[in-house]
Amino acid sequence: MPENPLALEHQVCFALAIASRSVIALYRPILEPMGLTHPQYLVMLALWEFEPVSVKDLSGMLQLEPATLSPLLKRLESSGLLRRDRDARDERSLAVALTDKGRALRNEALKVPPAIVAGLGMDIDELMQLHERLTRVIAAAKNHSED
Amino acid sequence: MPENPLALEHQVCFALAIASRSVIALYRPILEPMGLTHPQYLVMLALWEFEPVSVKDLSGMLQLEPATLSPLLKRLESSGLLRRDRDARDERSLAVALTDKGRALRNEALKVPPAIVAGLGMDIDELMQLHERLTRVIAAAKNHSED
DNA sequence: CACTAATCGTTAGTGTACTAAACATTGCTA
DNA sequence: TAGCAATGTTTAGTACACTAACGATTAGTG
Repeated sequence: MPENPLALEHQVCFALAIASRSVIALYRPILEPMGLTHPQYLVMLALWEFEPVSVKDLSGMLQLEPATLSPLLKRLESSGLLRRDRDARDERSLAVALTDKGRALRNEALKVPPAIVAGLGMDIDELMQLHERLTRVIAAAKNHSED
Repeated sequence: MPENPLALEHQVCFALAIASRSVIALYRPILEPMGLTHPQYLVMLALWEFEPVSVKDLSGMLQLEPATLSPLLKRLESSGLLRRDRDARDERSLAVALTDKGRALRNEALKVPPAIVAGLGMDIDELMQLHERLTRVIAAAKNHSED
């Protein structure tokens, strides 16, 4: 163990924060021509896979507060990528669905993951191992945050 | 490889973003009684180790834009934890230094890392391996963002 | 020595991200 | 069936985080 437990270089939270920001920074120039920010891209990934979904379900999938999603979805709506309609059977709930333009954008998005992997220049193997370890931390953080 | 390259669950950037937010969320209730947010905590770590430092040096250490640090440092100053004085030899530069109150807070902070490790309930070994992999992604993202 | 270029920090503007509180709708129950 | 708790969404307020543009200081050059 290091002599200084508060050494910046040894903090996992510091490495996590910088890794997250650094990788998202790689996405920026690729997503920008598509008119998307990174959180908006994640929302679109969820919609391409599971559309239509409620705000509550999106909140669960993306681990984002509804209060964060609400303005984000409005921006995507005003970009013409999705529609926000009230669920007829439960007017409390909002059904978020893609427009044709939103569906069409998926073809552009197919180029994104290869571009990122090439930009990182890392082995797929190593990325998968990182993904596995991240999944484990996420689970650990979730389990113990309910005490 | 997965059949759907845009599957949300397989995106490393998604796991990174959630892991970062989840772990930071663990810090929140621990840092809140100390009057710190997580980014402010990282700044304090840097100061406890390297004080006094300029905004530019902090920006390099924490990989944050000066424009992000500027208001953050002002908040820490108004909390009475640090001082912001112009460097006498180069009036462009700002010397960020701790106050006695800021130095004293380090004793409180010593309790933070053990509390987090206990909260996560993970092996130190696994955390160190994660740290190593994160360091490698950070390096990869940095190297290839200069093209 | 004057003038230009580079450096450093701040401000302005957009977009997350959180907590807390407000609002509306639904469904249960007395 | 009238009222009330539960559910789902939005708003308000604070704090990052980024890009671009600005102002002040310093350094370099003809």
